[in-house]
Amino acid sequence: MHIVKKIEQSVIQGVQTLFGQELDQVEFVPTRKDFEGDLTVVVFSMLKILKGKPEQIGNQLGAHIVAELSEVSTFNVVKGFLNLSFTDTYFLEAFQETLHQESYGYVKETTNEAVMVEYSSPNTNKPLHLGHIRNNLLGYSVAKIIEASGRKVYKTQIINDRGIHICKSMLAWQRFGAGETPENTGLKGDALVGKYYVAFDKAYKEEVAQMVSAGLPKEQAEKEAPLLKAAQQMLLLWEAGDANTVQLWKTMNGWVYKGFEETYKRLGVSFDSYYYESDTYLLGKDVVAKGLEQGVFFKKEDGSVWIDLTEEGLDEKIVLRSDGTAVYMTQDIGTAIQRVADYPDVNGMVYTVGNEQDYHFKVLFLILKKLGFSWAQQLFHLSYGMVDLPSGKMKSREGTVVDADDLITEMAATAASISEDLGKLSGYTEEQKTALYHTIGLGALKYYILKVDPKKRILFDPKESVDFQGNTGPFIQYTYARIQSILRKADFDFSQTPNFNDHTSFLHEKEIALIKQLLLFPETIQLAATQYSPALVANYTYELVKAFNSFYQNVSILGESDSDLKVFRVQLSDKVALVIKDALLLLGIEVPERM
RNA sequence: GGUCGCGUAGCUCAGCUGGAUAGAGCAUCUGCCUUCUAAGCAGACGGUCAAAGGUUCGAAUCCUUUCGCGAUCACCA
Repeated sequence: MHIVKKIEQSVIQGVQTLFGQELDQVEFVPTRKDFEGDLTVVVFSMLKILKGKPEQIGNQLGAHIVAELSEVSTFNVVKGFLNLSFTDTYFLEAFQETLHQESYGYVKETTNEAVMVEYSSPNTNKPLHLGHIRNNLLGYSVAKIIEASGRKVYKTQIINDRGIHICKSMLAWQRFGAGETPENTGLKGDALVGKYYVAFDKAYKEEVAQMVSAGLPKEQAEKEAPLLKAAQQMLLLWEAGDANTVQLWKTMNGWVYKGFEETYKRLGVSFDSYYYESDTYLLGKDVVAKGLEQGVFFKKEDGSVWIDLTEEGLDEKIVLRSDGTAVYMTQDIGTAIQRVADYPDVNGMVYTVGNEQDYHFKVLFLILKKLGFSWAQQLFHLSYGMVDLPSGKMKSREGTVVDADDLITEMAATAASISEDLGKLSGYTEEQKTALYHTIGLGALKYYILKVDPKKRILFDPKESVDFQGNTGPFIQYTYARIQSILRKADFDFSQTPNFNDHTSFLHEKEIALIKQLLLFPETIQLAATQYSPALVANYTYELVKAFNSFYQNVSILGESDSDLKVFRVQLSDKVALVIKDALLLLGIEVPERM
């Protein structure tokens, strides 16, 4: 039985025998740093049931617990706080037990229920940018965290491969660059298509400017510019299935997908399935029809279909246009249902989408619940804040974006220059160096983005490129690499168990502190899974790494002659390394063996 | 204007279901490399937790109001 559970029972029993009262819950709190103890029982909250001074009650309960449980060595009471100290023997034994667990915070038993995590979901008219990076990193990490909590995960995305924006790129390519391909220009496919999206916008603005100077009102010019008309015409052709248009659309989207795959690969993210809007944009209409019969939706005079959410504090929302075509909401309803049909074990979905769509998902989830789907109870919008630049908002049409590929390259370059200054990589081949720079640079980027609460917006300054000191990815990677170095140099039998006769005289206080950290860590992953929060994993990992570094600096690991102590310290280091590795993998960060 | 989110050190951020005296990193200063990787360690400096009320034995955390920033309120996606 877990020690906390044991103490809880002991407290309840103590209250029973000492005061003759029934206590149904015990409140625990970690012991404050400057006080002696490992776990604190809050006596204040018992005062509702018990009468008396909190100090006195605490003292009586403390004595009861120490007498009953051998794991608890001493206690002290400060005001209404009962601080309990555990014996070193307990910690050492608990640590030895965890040594043989394969993976730390991971839950072994898996349920039959799977979770679908949607992330990335780009448009196909331009390359991925910094905002997508946050999305991808969050989605991928949350998928890993949910997996670690024992559930099966399907990673997926919905690619917005149709619409006026793609037509704009297609049109501009026909007009200004027909014949250009990724092969003959050497450009990545997504970059090439993006180039023409920008070209379209530029030409369109020129047209509008000309029309305005010819005397047209700006608003009218914006609507009637020939280029825009041509793009709209193209969309109509696409929808009608025009062979040439569809062919061009397929070709250009193909270039983009190839480019995206490259970026995903560099980012280290992956997907189990892909959904395309060109397949799903007609979905959901039959569901709306059924919902209409059930009375979930209602029809207005013009034929459009709505849902009334005023009772839920929201307003009315359209689900089908008056001409009978689907809107975004219709499509999302259909796609969700389609996914459960494709993957029947799915019970729950996570949508990684920016917080500008908070309202949309609130409505979507409500609709799905009202339609009566059982899995609609397990929907979560992983909402995240914008990534802003010091210069302001990113706008892809105006070219004020931080391109994902460029950023990854820059991060690796920064890692390279810092590493070269430090001069630690002498025996490395160029290939090994390049791979390592990528690992470190990306580690910095990923950690920097994931350690902040998803809800908050991030101000990203590319000039002051990401730090490598303190609470950063490279610092954590570095600590891991250092431990590997220790393990390479330590030659001893890993299976032996150190035998301490008098533990306390052997152990450094930092070692015990570290063991305590390790024993606390696994629950963090559980917590992170329930809250969909990589930030939680990141910040706890940093605390552990900091604790290890402090220990490492103050304790000689290999120099001591006493073999028990040496074995113990190397085991401790090894365990720390495993936890760091697990945590970094949950964040999608690579773990270098040396650096 | 309605709704939602955010506001913690000069900067970037932690702070788990309310707990004791508010936590890191960067920056600025002090010490540590002939001993396992100094991308490190030890320390100093730095706070009216946006403001005011309220609930409670106890509030950065919960409630109300105000201020500031952002998002959203389309037969767009």
